[in-house]
Amino acid sequence: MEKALTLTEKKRLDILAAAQEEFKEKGFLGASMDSLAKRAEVSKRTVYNHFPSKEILFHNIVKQLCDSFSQAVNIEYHADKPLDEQLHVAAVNEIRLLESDCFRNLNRITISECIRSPELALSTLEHLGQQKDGLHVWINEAMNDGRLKKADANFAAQQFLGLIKASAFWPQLFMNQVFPTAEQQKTIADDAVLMFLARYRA
Amino acid sequence: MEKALTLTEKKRLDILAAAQEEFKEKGFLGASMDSLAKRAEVSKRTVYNHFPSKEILFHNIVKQLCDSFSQAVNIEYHADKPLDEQLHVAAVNEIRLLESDCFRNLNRITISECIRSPELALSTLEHLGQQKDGLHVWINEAMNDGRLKKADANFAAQQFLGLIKASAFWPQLFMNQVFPTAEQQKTIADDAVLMFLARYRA
DNA sequence: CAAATACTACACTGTTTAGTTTACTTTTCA
DNA sequence: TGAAAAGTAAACTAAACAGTGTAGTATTTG
Repeated sequence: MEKALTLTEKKRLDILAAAQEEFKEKGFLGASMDSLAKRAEVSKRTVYNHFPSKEILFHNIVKQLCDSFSQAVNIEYHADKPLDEQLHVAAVNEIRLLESDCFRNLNRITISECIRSPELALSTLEHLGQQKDGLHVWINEAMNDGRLKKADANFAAQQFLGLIKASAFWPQLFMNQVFPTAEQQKTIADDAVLMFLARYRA
Repeated sequence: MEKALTLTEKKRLDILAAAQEEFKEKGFLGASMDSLAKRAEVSKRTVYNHFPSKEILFHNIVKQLCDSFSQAVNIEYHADKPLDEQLHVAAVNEIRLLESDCFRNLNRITISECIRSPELALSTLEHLGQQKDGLHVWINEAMNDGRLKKADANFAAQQFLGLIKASAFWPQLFMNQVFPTAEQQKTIADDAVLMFLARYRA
């Protein structure tokens, strides 16, 4: 019973997949419902039977991509493990997230719209924000545990992620640079940890 | 003889100013030549007499904004001055640049287009790149001078800027957060210097 | 099997838009 | 001052596009 997909369900998925491609390539304004329907090999009318408007379809795509982040980048604080080891795991997880197709697609689709639509920016962040900010909690606990210098945990988390994204996110998104190799990723992670602990280790 | 602007020159400037606003608010696709002409208080035909197409007008705007960065963020290495002092100047200059209207406008206008137009990304970077990367030179000299640990100077510069932009650029661009106050700016600069030197000071 | 549901092609509306044409007025400058 | 250059309003073309209506075909399901 693996392919118990009714035709309607299959069409719906085809439309969502095609729409994701279309929006990714052309942005919201540039995307065309006709082109999108052809891409999905579906009648344009069917698209509108599933999604009443372009905007609603767009929001469904964003929602779908947000939802695909079940694997949170949460990190649990362990008082008995070395800080660098734990931080390194966080860095590697973050890099893996930045590299993942779904995350890159989400950003390619939403980020340019976010500049001109604060509501989209907010709702996306909110939808994502539930699980996103595990790191500042970890930092906070390590500070309270006396193993990191007391400071603003949110700011520190922002710095840590900034170190990583400066090499493994922004240049790829805007200058379509290639993603760092495994070796480069290791350098980025190692160095972020090194720098962070050089500054914050108690 | 201060207002020796011929009418044609004045119209041209009006058009450029209006176009900058229009593109900034609506992006390339969203901008309308009719709306833009009204904004400039100029006949649509006049717009086309000055700029043969929307695309050419757009590129003129980008060029104009790029050219307005005569004040490079260059930093000269001084062997006899403290590193933290010199770096702090660099950080403050960078933050001032990130805060400046022309830089923010440039980014608001170009960045979302860069995602879908590698050529624009490249040409803009190139146009800007001449003066942009003074920092890695400074770092390199300080490393050769034995005052910083030997490492990849470009990577280190990227880290330093990443620390700053994580707080004073990306959140403002995409989540339209307010720009840090003078006090916050000082924290950001101080902390970037602190963290950088904690990691790289020889 | 039959009724309901969904899909399809295609024509259509109404709007927006980049860019042009025209006939006329204003500014420039030799 | 008068011809050339530049500006103007307004109507226009041609294309694209979001979204709808229709009539007929395929699929689902009780």
